[in-house]
Amino acid sequence: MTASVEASAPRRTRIQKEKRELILEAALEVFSANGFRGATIDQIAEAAGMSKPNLLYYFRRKEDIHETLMQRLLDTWLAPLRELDDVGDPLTELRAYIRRKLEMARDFPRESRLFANEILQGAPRIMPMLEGELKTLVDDKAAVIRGWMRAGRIVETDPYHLIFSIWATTQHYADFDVQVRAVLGPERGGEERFEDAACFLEQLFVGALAPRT
Amino acid sequence: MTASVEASAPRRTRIQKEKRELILEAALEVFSANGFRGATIDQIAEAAGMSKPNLLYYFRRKEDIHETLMQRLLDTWLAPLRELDDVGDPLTELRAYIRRKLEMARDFPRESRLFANEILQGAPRIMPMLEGELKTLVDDKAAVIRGWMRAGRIVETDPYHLIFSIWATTQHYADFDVQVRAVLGPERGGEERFEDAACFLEQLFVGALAPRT
DNA sequence: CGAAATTTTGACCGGATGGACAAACGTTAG
DNA sequence: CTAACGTTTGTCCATCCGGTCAAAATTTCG
Repeated sequence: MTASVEASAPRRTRIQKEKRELILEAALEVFSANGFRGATIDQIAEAAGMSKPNLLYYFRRKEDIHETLMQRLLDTWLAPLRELDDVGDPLTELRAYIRRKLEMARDFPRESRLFANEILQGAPRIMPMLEGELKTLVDDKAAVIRGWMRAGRIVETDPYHLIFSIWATTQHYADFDVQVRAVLGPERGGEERFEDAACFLEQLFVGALAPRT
Repeated sequence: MTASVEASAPRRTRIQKEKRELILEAALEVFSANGFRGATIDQIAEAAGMSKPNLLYYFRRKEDIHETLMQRLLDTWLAPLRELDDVGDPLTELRAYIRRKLEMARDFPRESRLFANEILQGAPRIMPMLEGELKTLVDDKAAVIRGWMRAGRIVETDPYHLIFSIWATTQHYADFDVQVRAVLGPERGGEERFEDAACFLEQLFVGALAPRT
């Protein structure tokens, strides 16, 4: 009997694992480019090289695909912030965080856009996570940053808005990629734009946060 | 005879002007919250308090509404950058620009989200404008900023990425509003978040750009 | 007022889309 | 080999949605 492939105990065959990965990869492409409502199951199925009913055998509803994609995304998405280390040198830590986030914007732009789409629509599917896991993590790291400030190791400012500004500036290069490339033009808009961005952002944040002597 | 209400020579009656405004206002609400494909004509019609066929009497196609909205948006959207003045004091000018952009994020979040949605989807409808009008404007203002840098009035850095970072950080408070509020929580996530943001961003950019003595 | 023009509405259409289903096909292991 | 299980497909359905149309209601203006 063909029981649900998405049962609580995921006892999956080899084919199921492979095909589900294939579908998720295709869905990432389609969802990130068109948003949830803008994407159709047919599009995803075609991108995954299978028929619609076949796809629906692995994920019973369109929303299930999106949900699975989101869950996976969030883990990797917050990893860089998790790595922000209390004991390291503040400026080195923040520089590394910015670099990692920028690398993610460069290497996983689809994931960034998927996330941006979700938030733009009011985060209907991940609100609990934002108010729970995310808030907890940010509270935690904001406390770390505040500790650095209190110790005079970086300039005093609002740690929450500092984190927001790092998110905004780095993700901008994924989410607003077409605009960035259009403005930079063909000469400066190649892959080197990420190098330039890294250089600029380091200057911006280090310049503002390094303690004035 | 009911000729097109959107003819090249817009000879519009009182009712047409009123109703078109009503529709555009409703469409801004719906498009910005759901994206172009996610929005339905029925939703817009209901938000505008009229029937779907009635709405379609004023705008023949869904895309016409979106296009009109976009055209209007772009003018006001770029106004703050246009005001960046060559002859003023660099830090004062940049501070004013940041403040204006942040006020727009606060006062016109729907417009910001409409724009973000469009760019996220690859800017299919406004690409020419990005490569034309926008690029020209940014090139122009980047030259102004570079002039300030050459003159040693602000720290030398990449003017394009500086502009990007101002866009990113300010628009973040409109586009990622739900996330910002979720992370800040009920206490600090009220309307004062824009004050806090303004304060932080001023510190960030002035801190990084003010010439080191 | 009354005719002409404008505005509004209900009914309708065709295509897209999410999803159901059973039958056909393939795989695996006893 | 073959029965049980897993996979794939064609077909079908209901709904949604963008858009049309003609007739009814309303406004405008001579």
